[in-house]
Amino acid sequence: MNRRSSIDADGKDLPRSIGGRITDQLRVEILRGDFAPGARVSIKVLSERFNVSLSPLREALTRLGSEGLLSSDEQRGFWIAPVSASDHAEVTRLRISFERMALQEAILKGGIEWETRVMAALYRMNRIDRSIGGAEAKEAWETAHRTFHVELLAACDMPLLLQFVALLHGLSDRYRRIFLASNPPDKSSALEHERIADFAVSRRNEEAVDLLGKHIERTGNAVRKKLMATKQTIDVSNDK
Amino acid sequence: MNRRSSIDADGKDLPRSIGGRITDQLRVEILRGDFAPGARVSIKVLSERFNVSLSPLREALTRLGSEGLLSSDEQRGFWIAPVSASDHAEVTRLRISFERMALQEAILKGGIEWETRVMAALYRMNRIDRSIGGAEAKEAWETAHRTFHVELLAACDMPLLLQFVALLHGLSDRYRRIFLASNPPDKSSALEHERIADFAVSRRNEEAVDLLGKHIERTGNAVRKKLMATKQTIDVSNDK
DNA sequence: TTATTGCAAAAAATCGATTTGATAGTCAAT
DNA sequence: ATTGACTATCAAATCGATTTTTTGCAATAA
Repeated sequence: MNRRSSIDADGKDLPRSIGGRITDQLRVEILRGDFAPGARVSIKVLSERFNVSLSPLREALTRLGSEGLLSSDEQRGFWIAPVSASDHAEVTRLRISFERMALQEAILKGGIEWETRVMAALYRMNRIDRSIGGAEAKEAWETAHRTFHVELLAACDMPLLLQFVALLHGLSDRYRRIFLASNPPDKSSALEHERIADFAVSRRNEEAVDLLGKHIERTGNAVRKKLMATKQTIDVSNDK
Repeated sequence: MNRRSSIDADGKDLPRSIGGRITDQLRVEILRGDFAPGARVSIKVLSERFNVSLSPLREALTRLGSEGLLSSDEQRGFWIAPVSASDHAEVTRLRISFERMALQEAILKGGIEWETRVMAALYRMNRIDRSIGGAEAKEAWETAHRTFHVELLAACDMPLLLQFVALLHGLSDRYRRIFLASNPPDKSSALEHERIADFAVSRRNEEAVDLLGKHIERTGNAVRKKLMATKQTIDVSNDK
């Protein structure tokens, strides 16, 4: 084991190549809502900003394109993926279907190890109060929240499904962060997380799965309301 | 409309950039089974073979990586995605779930346009006898087969879901072509295609969806049998 | 005015060279 | 013989320059 990668808390290798680092960095920024949907992404501008050459940058953009965070046309470059009510509806619907399937499996296959990690992730997330504190508290909560959802499904032992779930989760998060940014933290959401975790570890499959579905749907509806309201005012620029 | 791209029969733009062309070319070759699962992919060798430089080639490999056709580690390059019984099982299971959902929707939303295209694709596929003729007849059937499955679900109006379905279909096809290459064309499969199409256009939702599921499962089982048998002999090289 | 063509500027895509990192093989020390 | 450090070699990753394509603008014709 003479890999020179830095290792994070979970023991997973962190990307060390420029391409990998930039991919991660840009992903965070897009999900955070730093770029307007539909906005052109200039390769040269970014390469100057990050002080890297075109090749690793193009690779990063290609990857983010595959994740649905960017759109692209050949010879015409990349732009931030547009937002739309129909896209959001599909993301939400697929999340419900996929995550239900994954949770069902995770409950069947998970053991004490899994239970422990779920409860740990739940605790960590609840420990962070994102209503006080600045941007970094917010980021910390986002990370903990993502980790909770990941750990909840991790035991399902279906790597492809988890990959799809992660991708959809990213897309979904972007909508939530864009349109619910101004809203206060959601109390009932916190409660739902607790109950989902409880149902899951006590193997009450149906209740866990149903509540997870409801949880996704409820958040989705809140976003949809805002999205519809916003749509009237600022119609999102959509090149295509 | 001063796009200089060539246009195919369906009016869609074909990729003209080197990166795009190479991506498509390599995808075909991998799905066709030209490379052994687990085989190292040398960037330099490929760049010499295609007479292109590293940049567009790396981009192509990155894309195919996102599609699950290649695996990669940073600083250690790319290799053809390994095959395994568990991976194949997951692909099959997800295909059943996703394609059922898509077909259900397509039947609800599709109109005469859709019906026509489905029946047309069915006809074209049946018109090709892949038991006679050489490799190009085989390729033609593969294309027609893929087109049939695409048209069948196209009306569902869920672009993300269709993207996932296409990805899984690619992975699934690879298994079929690797492990069922020696088998004679499957008679009952042809019959199933007919019946699925009939059920679909006559809006017999449940029957159509169930049969599609069975169709995928049956083909999957045939592959699984071969895969298990082969596993004993040639244990697949798996770097990781 | 509206449409069309030609041209210059800008941006995307690609190239070939260079740098950085991984790996296998050798040799010395235990 | 086995381990560990060192080095030569090979491959991946990155760079900066060059080529190709798109795009915005202006001039001209309908």
